[in-house]
Amino acid sequence: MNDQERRSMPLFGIGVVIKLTELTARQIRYYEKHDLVRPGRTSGNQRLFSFNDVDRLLEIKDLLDKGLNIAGIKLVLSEEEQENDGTQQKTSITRRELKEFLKQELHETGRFGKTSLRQGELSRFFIR
Amino acid sequence: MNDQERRSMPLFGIGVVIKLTELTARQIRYYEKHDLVRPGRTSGNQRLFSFNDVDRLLEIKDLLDKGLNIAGIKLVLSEEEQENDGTQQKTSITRRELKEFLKQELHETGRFGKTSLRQGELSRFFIR
DNA sequence: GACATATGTAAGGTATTCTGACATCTGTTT
DNA sequence: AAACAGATGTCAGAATACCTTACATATGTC
Repeated sequence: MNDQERRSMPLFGIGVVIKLTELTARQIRYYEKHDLVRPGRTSGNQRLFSFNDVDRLLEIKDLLDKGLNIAGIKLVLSEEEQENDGTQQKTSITRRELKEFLKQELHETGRFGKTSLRQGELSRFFIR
Repeated sequence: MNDQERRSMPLFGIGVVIKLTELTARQIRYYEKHDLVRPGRTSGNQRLFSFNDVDRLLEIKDLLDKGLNIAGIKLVLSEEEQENDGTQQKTSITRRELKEFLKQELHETGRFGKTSLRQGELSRFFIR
């Protein structure tokens, strides 16, 4: 079992995740519906979140605070996934287009650009 | 939050712990009753296990395989806690007394002495 | 055989989570 | 202003998970 597998092991119930992230169950499920996170499930259909999932939720929360909407967050997250691939291929949307989009979508403009936290909030906390 | 705090955060439901340790719910609760683990609880009284708890359960499982009974395991675990204290004081039971006891208590004698795994099974896996 | 230890299993109850629907709030568009 | 879309709150009913207690069983000990 490698690092990536560890990080994506379904371990946490939604109750714990709510406490860890300070998001509501409603929010978490909403983000899942919009495909921002993909928690696993127990055999009885209860959600089980991995470190990666919690990290994502924390990042989502941060981007929300920065004023992004779901569409913008989805783009940012997918961008990051591309980056993490290592495959330095042309992404489906260019960085310029993304910035353009974000600028347009931002409710509060101006205080963007200083992305203080990136990925790994929780797992970096535990898995070092 | 330091390492020890991380390791003792109540995070896992019993369902996950059952899968991680391959112990039954009955066993886990029995060990708790005999004070070998002390999981936290949700506000609604559901058990929540920490990395430390899971580590302990894995060690308990290992000691069981080695033929120890609950009493013996309790002694071993309390011995280890003493060691981990760092405080090099005379423990309530001496190492010699413990060995004596274990020798007596062991169902299967002979193949003891080579404690292959110590503490940290799970948390070492995650928290490195 | 009587007993203690360790675990299985079942029952009845509580807690947690699930989905779906409707309500609300806040910007955006017309 | 009214209508609209996005995001979240809230509620209801159902399903899943977990709790404790009690009784059953297997195995080794006296």
